[in-house]
This record gives sequence, structure tokens and C-alpha cells, in this order.
Amino acid sequence: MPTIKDVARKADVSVGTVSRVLAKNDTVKQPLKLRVQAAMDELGYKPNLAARALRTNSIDVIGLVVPDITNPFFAQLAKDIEKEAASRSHSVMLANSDDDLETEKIQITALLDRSVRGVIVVATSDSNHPYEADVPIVSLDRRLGDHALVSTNHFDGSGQIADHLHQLGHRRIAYIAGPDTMDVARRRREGFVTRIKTLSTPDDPIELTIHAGQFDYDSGEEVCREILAETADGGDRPTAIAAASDQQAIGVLRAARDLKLDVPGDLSVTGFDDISLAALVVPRLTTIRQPTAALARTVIDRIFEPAKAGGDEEISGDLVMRESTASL
Amino acid sequence: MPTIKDVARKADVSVGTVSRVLAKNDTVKQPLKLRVQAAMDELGYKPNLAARALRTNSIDVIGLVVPDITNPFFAQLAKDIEKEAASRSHSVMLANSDDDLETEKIQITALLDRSVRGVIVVATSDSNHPYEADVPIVSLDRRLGDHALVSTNHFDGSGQIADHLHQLGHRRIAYIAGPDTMDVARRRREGFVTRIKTLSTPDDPIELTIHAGQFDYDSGEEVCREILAETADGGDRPTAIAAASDQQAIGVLRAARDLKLDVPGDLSVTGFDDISLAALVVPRLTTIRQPTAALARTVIDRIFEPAKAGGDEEISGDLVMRESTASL
DNA sequence: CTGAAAGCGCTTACAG
DNA sequence: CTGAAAGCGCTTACAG
Repeated sequence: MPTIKDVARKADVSVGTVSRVLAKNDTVKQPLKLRVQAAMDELGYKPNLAARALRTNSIDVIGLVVPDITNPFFAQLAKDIEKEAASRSHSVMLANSDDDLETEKIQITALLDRSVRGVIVVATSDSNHPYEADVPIVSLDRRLGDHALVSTNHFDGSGQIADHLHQLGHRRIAYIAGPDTMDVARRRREGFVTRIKTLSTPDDPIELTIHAGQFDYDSGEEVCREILAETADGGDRPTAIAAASDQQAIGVLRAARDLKLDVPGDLSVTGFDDISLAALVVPRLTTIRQPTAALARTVIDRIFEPAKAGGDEEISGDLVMRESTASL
Repeated sequence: MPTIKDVARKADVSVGTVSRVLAKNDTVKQPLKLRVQAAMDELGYKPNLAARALRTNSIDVIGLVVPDITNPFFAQLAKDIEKEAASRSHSVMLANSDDDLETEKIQITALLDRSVRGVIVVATSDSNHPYEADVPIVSLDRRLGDHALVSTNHFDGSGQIADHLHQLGHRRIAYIAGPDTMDVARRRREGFVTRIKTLSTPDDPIELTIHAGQFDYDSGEEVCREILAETADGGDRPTAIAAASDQQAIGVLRAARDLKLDVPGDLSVTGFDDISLAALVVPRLTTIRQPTAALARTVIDRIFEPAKAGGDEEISGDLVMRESTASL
């Protein structure tokens, strides 16, 4: 591997000059610059990034820690972040925390030790430990300690779902919430409830029931069965079930099928997230698409310009209307 | 940040000695070693990895490039690789090639420029460009150029499926293949066909038809419709359809449902891969689980001990029997 | 505008 | 077994 020294010798200049053209420092005059570039091309010179890192105390790498990369939402986020980082010629170092606080800590520390440019973390559910570092640490989707959070506007997204169901004529609606310990779950529930309250009038009231659940598939199925069992005899079965996550919604779909309820004929169902599975199930799921590309762009901006960073930032998702909802 | 110099001063030894205890070089005598360790603890010393990298010309990082991290199989692979790397205190740098040859090249080169310890690549479909580097490059799942390949034993896996269907009594079987341009697809098809040929006897013959398709969901649905349309009138409809991928198989499930065929009552269906979706569809899919953890371990071994590496290595998957297959 | 030189924080022959 | 010193390949004040 040729070094900067070889290039300098070949171009008959000092290493400082070579370094300056490398840094796109336009203090180097045209003829010299050309000579240096020719020498670099000829030798196939590539800067040694470790040496540069040692000098500048920073490398063109961004750390990303997620609870579990096999979660489709996090995978999509990782992909968008990698693309965004690449467009600024940075690489990304990936780490899984397995949703474990201790592992998360180890991973973040390891990343920091490598003097990355900054680290993005989707925190474990119960994470609240703040980290100190001389590079930006920003939380994504789920807050880490007291670090600024970039996330989807869950409140607004749920509101969009409420609007959608209301427009379709639904007036008896069940909402399956996520775990109350999670901020995301609370925001989604609050957004839904708030919007429904606004839409409900004495003349045209909406009956809303809230049901506690987990974010996963099985929980959706189970809670749906409970809801339908309670209302099996009467005609007071909800005409729509809004789930706090796509996985729950898919569980609902499954329960409905087992109970011979047609979706959306007998029951409208909505999710949240727009995981890839949402478009594959039968019927395809109406849901809120999380703006992963915008989230990625924003969070990377935070890394590069921490100064401009205000506090938290929420980005609205889009309603994706598919086949699991219909008008009454 | 304290440096090795600070530690040396505090412990009243030379920096060389500190470096030696850091390297777990047991030439340092006990009392000195203890003094040094105490000093490190007290100062909260952490080695500067960039400096180390500059000296040793290698960092504790492994590069991984996949076509698309949102593909659930690659995500699982990435997770297992990250875990395996972490157990050897290495981090992993992730890159997506978007299944694009040019992007793949850029990503691999970028990784190499960072003087990683080695790079693992799941090649783009039509990749055949070999790379030169002074660190190991090994291909995983899909071959890159002429680099050694670690992969699932697709031939054997398909054979297991064939055995399974045969044992259940199926004698009229349709196989939906993947694209013939892909090695994986060919291996799977060959494994299936070979095994069926062995099982088929003049007394107890098996009718096997092969149908060309893509690996994706839509292709499975489409090809299944064709198969069933061709045999709609006669009683010569296959009793089992083996798909070359889970996604295809899920497409098959969907087509079967639309055509009012009960799975597995009227038709047994099998996939390959065991993506997480396979256990979520109705009915849950019988398939071959790819041994991702073993693949990860093997491929990381190759990075660390390239000398021991022979040529390619194939690892067998396991048959996962679920609800989409039944005896006739 | 360019060169000479110091120095980033380590590792590792080389002495002793 | 330990220390003194060179050097990895860069960047960046400091002169001129």
C-alpha cells in the first residue's frame, strides 16, 4: 500500500501538500494539485483511515444499536440509516442489545471506544441510563436516558386511524393498546383516545373500549378473542378494532378468521407500523406507515449537526389504506 | 481521556510495560502487573483503538455486506454474526449492496479501506468479481467471485422435504423452482429431483412436475394458480406442492385459499428457509430451517483462521414439521 | 502558497 | 524481565 510519503516523493512535493489536496483544501495551487492527483492515481493511493483517525480522533463511522435487527421495523431503519450514512461517506457499525440493559451498555461503550462519529440508539424498553461522550448520542424510536429522541409522531398517527374509522362510519370501536410501560404505546393510545373524544358528539356518539395488550402477534389474537367473547351474544360487537401495532392486528385477523368473522365485511381492523408483512396478510392491512427514511435522515442530521439539534423531534407517518377496513 | 503514558507515569513504569500488560503478555512480573492494572483502573484507562489500528494495521472489526438487511433471512444472519463476533470482542460493520453489483463493489472496497479484520459477503445474484485483499473475504449463502462459500446444504434440505412428503404418502407432487440463474435455486431443485428419483420405483412410482418461478411471494401464488388450473378438471391434481422458498410457499397458501382448497386436507405445502413469517401464516408452514447460527459460527471461524479453511462448506438444515403437510 | 517538523497513542524489536 | 526509542501514516500549527 502506497502512503502519503510515496505520493509526495512521486509528485516532488511535501507530505503536507499531499495532505492538503486530500483535505480538498483549496490553498494548494492548481499545477501542484494536478501533479499530486496524478501521482495518487498512478500509485493507486488510498489514505490510511486508522492514521487519520488517530490524528483527528474521529472516524467516518456511525454506531447503531437496536434491540433486535430481525425486527422488521428496526431492519428497515437500519437500512435507511446505512444508506443515509453512505451518502455522507460514513459507514455504520451495527450492534444488537437483545433488549437487554447490560448488553446495551456494553455495546454503546464499545462503539464509543472506537471513537465513532456518533451513536444512534433504539433503546431497550426500560432504558434510562444516560451516557456521557464527546460525540453525539441520539435516541431513535425509543428514548435512551435523557438523550434527544427522534421518533414517529405516534399521537398523530393514531389520530389518523381514528379519523379513518370514523369516516367509514364506525361508531363502536375497540382499541387494543400496547404495554403501558412503553412510551410509544402510551402515545399511540392517547392519540387515539383524544381524537375519538373530539369526534364523538352527543348526537353522534362513539363507543370506545380500551383493551390492554402486548405489542406482539399472540397478544393481538388473545385480546381479540376476549373482546369478541364478551360481545358474542349481543349486537354490541365492535365494528372496528384498532390495534396499536401491525403484529397485534395480524393476530386479530387470525382470531377473526377462526371465529368466522369476515374482515372487513363484519369487522374492520387497523394496525400501526406498516411492517412488510402488513401487505402480505389476507386481507392486506390498513395501517400507519412509519416514515423510516425521514427518521433516518433526521437522526443522521443530529449526529452531524448536534448544535442545530433542538430537543425531541416527531415525524408524522402516513395512513396506508388497504383491504382490512371498509365502510359500514 | 488518559493515555498509556498517564498510566505509565502513575504506575512508575515505562509505556512499553503498560503495553505488555495490555497485550496480556505474561512476561511482565506479577508485582509490576498489579501496579499497572491498579493505575489503569484508577484512571479509567481505555486503549485508543485508532492508535492500535495504526500500529498493527488491523482493527477488531468484521465487515458484512448483504443484499438487503430487511430480508428476514439476512437479518437473522446479521444478528447471529454480530453475536458471534461480539463473543470474540469484534464489532461488525454493516453494509447493504441493494443487490447491485456496483454498490457491492463500493461497499466491499470501503470496508477493506478501513482495514477490517475480514469481510463476509452475501453476494448479489450475479456477482462474480473476485476481490484481492490481505484479509480474508468469504462468501456466505451466495458466492462472491471465487471466494470460498459457506452455505446451507440446499441439496440435502430439499431431499429432506422429498422424504417427508413421500413418507406422508404423496405420489403426485409439484415442485416450484427458483430462478435457474441462481445457484441456490438450482441446488434445491436438484436435491429434490434426485431424492424423488431415488424414492420412485416401478411398483410405487412418483409423478413429479417441475415449474419455473421466482423466489418471491407473488411468483408462488401465480405458479400455483397455473398448476391448479391445468389440473382443474381431472383427478390428476398434485396432492403436494413443494416450493423452493417460504415466500413462494406462502403465495401458494394464498392461491389455495382463493381456490377453496384446504391445506393440508386437500393439498400439502412445503417451503424452505423458515423465515419468521413461516410460523405465522395459516396454516403454519412445514419447511427447512436454515442453520443461521452454525453458518455464522463457521463463517467467523473462516475469518479468524483462514489457514484452516478448506474450500466451500455446507451445513445441513433441519426439517420443521408444522401444519401445512399431512398424510394422504 | 508550500515545506519542515511535531505529534496523535500505541506496539515492538533491540538492548541490557 | 523491563526500559528507551523508533515508527505506524497521517494532520496541522508554524515559518517563510
